[in-house]
Amino acid sequence: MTRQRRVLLEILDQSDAHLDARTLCERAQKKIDIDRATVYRTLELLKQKGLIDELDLMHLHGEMHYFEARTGSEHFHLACYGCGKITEVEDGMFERLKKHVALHEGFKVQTARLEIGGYCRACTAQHKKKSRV
Amino acid sequence: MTRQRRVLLEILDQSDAHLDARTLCERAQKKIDIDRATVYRTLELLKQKGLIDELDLMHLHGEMHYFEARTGSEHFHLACYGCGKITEVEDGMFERLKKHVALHEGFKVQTARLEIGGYCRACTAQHKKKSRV
DNA sequence: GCTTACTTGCGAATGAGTCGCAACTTTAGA
DNA sequence: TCTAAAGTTGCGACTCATTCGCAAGTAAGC
Ligand SMILES: [Mn+2]
Ligand SMILES: [Mn+2]
Ligand SMILES: [Zn+2]
Ligand SMILES: [Zn+2]
Repeated sequence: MTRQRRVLLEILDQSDAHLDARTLCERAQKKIDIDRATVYRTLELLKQKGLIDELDLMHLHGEMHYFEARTGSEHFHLACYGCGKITEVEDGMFERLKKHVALHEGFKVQTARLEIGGYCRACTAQHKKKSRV
Repeated sequence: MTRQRRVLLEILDQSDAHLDARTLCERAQKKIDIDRATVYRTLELLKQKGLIDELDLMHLHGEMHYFEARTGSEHFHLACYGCGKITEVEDGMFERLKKHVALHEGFKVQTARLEIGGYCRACTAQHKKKSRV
């Protein structure tokens, strides 16, 4: 556990948002000297160790992926095409589905990613209002 | 509906595998003159229309995404880190979860992607055998 | 035939992520 | 404490999927 790795994990642990590699790198560089390549290498490492999760989030803001520290509680993500908001949802049904798959398909689950793209409540309401004009 | 678009949709409809943009382009070029850029533009269009789905598949074989025609039956994907195999799973629980989220969160679902990475039955068995040595 | 909107191919550009390598750091043993 | 091997880092060059600008091509309406 080097200084670089500790700082990166710290930032991920403390951030409640979903950070892409570049943003993570920028934040880390405010604290220590660290290179882009090291960030990518470390992210790969932390992922392997099961300490963080990589998210696609429907590539809502470009080509990059996002990262978040793995906490005890499992959740999945809703991405709004309208306002770009990401909502985290914790639902027992997701857990059950994962266990079901593991059992039924004989699949050893390492990571499970449920990502839903669409329109949040606010954006749907706004859209309805507009189309009524 | 131009010739280019028809051919691309045809290939996607007929293929049972998950095609990345480059492969799709190569296959289309065997039938007609078509450019990379047109493929990307058309994929975006077909996605918007809800005719195809874009998959991440844990970026198992590189940086690209994969595409598949949307059929009646909803399914999700298991990606094996060992052998690279992609398994499609159809499970009522997935449908129910989607409906539940739509209702409970007031979210208008456009696309839902459940992707699970881990080890398939065969790879898990092989791994156990190896570690017994 | 002329106007307009849409679509395409081409080549150049973008930008996230990777690689090779030499320098640096840590570890573990003599 | 010294030393050599193993692991990690920064740097710069590179890759390669995807996007963009633009001029030419196509389809449709009048
Ligand atoms: Mn992705
Ligand atoms: Mn599929
Ligand atoms: Zn929204
Ligand atoms: Zn496998």
